[in-house]
Amino acid sequence: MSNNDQKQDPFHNYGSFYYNDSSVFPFFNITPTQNHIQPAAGFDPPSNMSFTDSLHLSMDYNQLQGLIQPAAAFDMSCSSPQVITDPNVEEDAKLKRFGVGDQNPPSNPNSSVSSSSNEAGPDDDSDKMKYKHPKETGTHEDAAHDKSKKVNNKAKKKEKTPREPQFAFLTKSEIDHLEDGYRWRKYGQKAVKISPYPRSYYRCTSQKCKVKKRVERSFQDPSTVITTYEGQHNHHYPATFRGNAARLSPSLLASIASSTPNLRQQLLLTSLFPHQAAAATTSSMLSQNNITHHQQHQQQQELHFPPDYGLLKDSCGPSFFHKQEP
DNA sequence: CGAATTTGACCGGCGC
DNA sequence: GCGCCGGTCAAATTCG
Repeated sequence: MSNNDQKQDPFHNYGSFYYNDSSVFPFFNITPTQNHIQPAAGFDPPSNMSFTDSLHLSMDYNQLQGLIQPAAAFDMSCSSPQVITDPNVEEDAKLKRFGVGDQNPPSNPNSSVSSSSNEAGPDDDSDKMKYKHPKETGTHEDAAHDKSKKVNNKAKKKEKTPREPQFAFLTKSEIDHLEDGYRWRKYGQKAVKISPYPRSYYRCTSQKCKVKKRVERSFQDPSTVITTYEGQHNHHYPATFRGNAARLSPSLLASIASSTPNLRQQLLLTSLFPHQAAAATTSSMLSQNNITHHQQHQQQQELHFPPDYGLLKDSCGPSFFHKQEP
């Protein structure tokens, strides 16, 4: 690969990753008004099992990541997932397959959830201004001092903390910053060379949580938003997310509880993330239940899909890819 | 008025 | 060493 190629390659910073070119990443757009999903056809809404009892699932982002990753290996895709392991081949392949603006895949093994408390509440804002601390000083001299301090800090930082694992997701959306249940503080925006669309930088606002994400629009497919997560949350979802999860309909929860594990994961994702999850998830679910296309169509009518559902479905949805640590 | 975002400046890495 | 580029900082500005 030539240097020039590498320069143009938005992925060149990263090592190998798994790339599933058609599965849906179902994480985003938690829209309280749209989570009234009916149980999918083919499921017997049954019962008396509570959501939490039956699934043992907390509405935790990290755990959802655990769901998502195996999901890529399931039947969520229209075509077979690709596993690209040779960094050189991979980089070429990435550009050839789709020239998205930039990806920083990442990964995220299960993190240990620090607190057993369920109540993350409206996320602790206690650290809100943690990036402002140098500002405490006011004079120009101090400012100069701060500057040198900054340099020193950077020098310290230079002790190469290995880059956090990253995940990158493609999501069809007109909204750049997709809701994912966490609270983010934007700390920068940059024009990137290969794309006409700016890249935005966010940090998780939760205390001690070092998770970052970058958001940008694909220059090849402007309807696609590329979201790259870096690091692992060390806390639970803020209340907004939990509240949303809690509004799942009882019948749906029952359906989820009664389904097979794979199906359960997909149902859950569909329920929690109706916008993006719906397309591939239900498509996959339905195929598992030998439901015809006609029935699928009917099923779609029953679900409250977003207007662009058809687009999502036709294109097999946004892509999901998972990068492994080098 | 505090919180969140914007935006220009700065920094380090990298290629030449 | 220089210039380019992506990532981050932090003062200024906007928002609720």
